Amino acid sequence: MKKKTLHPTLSHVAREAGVGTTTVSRVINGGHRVNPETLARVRRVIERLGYMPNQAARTLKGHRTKTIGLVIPSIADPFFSSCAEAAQAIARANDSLVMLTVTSNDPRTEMENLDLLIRHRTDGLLIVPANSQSQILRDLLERVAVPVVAIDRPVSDSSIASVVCDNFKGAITGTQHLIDHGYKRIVCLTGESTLYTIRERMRGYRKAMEQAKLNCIIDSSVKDYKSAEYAIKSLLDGPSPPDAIFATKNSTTIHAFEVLQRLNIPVPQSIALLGFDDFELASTVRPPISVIQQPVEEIGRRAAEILFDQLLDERGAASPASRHPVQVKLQTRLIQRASCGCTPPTP
Amino acid sequence: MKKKTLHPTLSHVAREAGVGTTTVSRVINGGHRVNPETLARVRRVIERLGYMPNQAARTLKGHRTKTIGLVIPSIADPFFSSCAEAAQAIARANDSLVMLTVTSNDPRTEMENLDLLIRHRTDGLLIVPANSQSQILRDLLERVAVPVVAIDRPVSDSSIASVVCDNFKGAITGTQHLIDHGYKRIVCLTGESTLYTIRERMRGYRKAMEQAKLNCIIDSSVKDYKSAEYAIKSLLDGPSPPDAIFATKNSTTIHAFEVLQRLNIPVPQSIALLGFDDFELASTVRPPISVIQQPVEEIGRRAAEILFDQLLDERGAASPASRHPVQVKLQTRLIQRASCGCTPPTP
DNA sequence: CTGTTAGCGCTTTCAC
DNA sequence: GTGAAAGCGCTAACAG
Repeated sequence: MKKKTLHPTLSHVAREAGVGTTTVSRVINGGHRVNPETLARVRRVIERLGYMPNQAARTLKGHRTKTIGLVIPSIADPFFSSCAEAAQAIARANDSLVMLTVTSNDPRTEMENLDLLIRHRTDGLLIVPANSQSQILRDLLERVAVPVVAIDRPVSDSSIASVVCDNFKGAITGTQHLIDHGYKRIVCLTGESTLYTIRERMRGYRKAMEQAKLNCIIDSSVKDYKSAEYAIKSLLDGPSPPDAIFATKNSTTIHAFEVLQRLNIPVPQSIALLGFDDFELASTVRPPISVIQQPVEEIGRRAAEILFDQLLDERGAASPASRHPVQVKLQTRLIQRASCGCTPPTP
Repeated sequence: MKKKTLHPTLSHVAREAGVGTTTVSRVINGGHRVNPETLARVRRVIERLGYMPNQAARTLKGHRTKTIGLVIPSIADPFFSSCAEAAQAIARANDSLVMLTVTSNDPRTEMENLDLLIRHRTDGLLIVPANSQSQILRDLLERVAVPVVAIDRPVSDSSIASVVCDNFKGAITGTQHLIDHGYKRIVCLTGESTLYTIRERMRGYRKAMEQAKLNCIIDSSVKDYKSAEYAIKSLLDGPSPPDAIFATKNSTTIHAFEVLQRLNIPVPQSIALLGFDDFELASTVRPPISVIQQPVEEIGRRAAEILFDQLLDERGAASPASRHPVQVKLQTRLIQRASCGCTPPTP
């Protein structure tokens, strides 16, 4: 019942087993070059005492902490939670723990988190930068003594490794698809236009529209249901109402859909809808919503893999400088459902 | 461009500043009892060198690691990711980092994770036990030298603090609501019936049905869309098809809904649906789905708060044993939407 | 107010 | 095959 207040230490074990600390150390590190009998005896004592090596002490001897830091905007967001899940899986496969921190996309919080993580001497850092352009962030990241991999958004003008989606091309594909359907007045609905991903998607939208010689209509006021409702109503009541919506992110797509549904505006008959980023019930709602899908899980996985690669050959490699900066760009996929006007086979 | 390979240490700072290590230590710990001039000078050196205290060394001196361990079944699951988000917020408010691990509800993985966390000497543990009854888990947790709080599922027959929902009462409320609507043949759809939460919900369902003198119909074969389809079709084609479905968890509710929709079975006209646990688009799909809602965010928050409370008065309190074990049970709420037969006002 | 000193628990030469 | 001893970076007496 009573909890042990103190953890037994390596020297406790050594004393109990009647051996030196060196031997115990060898035992807990694989038991090589130890007499089989001694080994068995020591192991028994370890078991009996419930001894567990103190990671802090190991770390202090100049070794790895066996932890990596993960800095993301939010965990509640399914996109980032999937990244996190993948990253932690890779970490565990590498016998490491993930230190989780969230920034809410606030640069100040982000710096605080990084500071804390660095104090804890994480072996590496996985980060979704709140602001791709931030000078201070870039400086900190380049000066840090550990490998860093940026996720979802690159760190501009730096050699920091990154794994991002081709948001630009994805947005072109989506917008083009709407254009191919014959829509002429395609509005781009968006919010938080300071984020790298959103800006890239808007850029893609513009590119596709210009190429088709259509007018860009951009409304970047959508933050929640209320603002989406206001935006869509205004657009619809305007002089030349849009015939299609390209939503630049998950939540915007959902809000737009809810508004249209509430207003009893038939989709895609009166207005079509296509969103960037897939979501759980996109194929379940009526009509099913067409989207540009990102390889969410792959983003987190690849990023973590790259990080551990760097960690691995930092240890052995004679050429730590020879590694080119890794800049992975993952492709998106157009998922044709019904909201854009397509009539996909019932899956 | 070149990364500093080594972190400067406290004694580097001391030498540079021409003071002793004690002084530097005092400075980084608040700067009390230090001559203002000395303090300023030391701070300047710290700044210049980019010095950051090594947490491992502090830990070794017997101090807190300023980390807590979080052990959850999955991060991709919105329920747990919300808990995690709340927990990490509380941790950050207490200047601590969260070590994230996921178990996939596998007891073996769970033990491995705990082992790793204990090696890292986290100050406390937040855990969603894969198996509430596990003897070994209980033993480990009671023997561990740090506070533990169980989330979502208690650890049976132990004094371990926990924050869970009143799943039993919630299920009674939900089932009773269906009964009040006049449904007679209410089927309970479920899967993974080994989990504490699911079992409690099934118990609640049974209780309500028995009280109303109705026959229990339980199908616990639902794991995915396929199995849901098979289960529902079988039920519907049976001798006395159900007129209502009580789904014991999020994903089961969704799968059931998808099946009914695919089969063009009108809800709630032909069959009503009510699920346990709310989800993002529950009010957006048609018909909107009635659910028993859990205070998800509160669960994570309360658990973390309790953990840090214990941490706090472990430090000061003369009566560490006087603390009663905390067993919080949070109440659920019935959210009446349309799928159960209600006609809620358009929100 | 400030410096000296002794470890915290572990790994790692270097002898035996 | 095994042990003694020297630290890793930091804090906390204990003297000045």
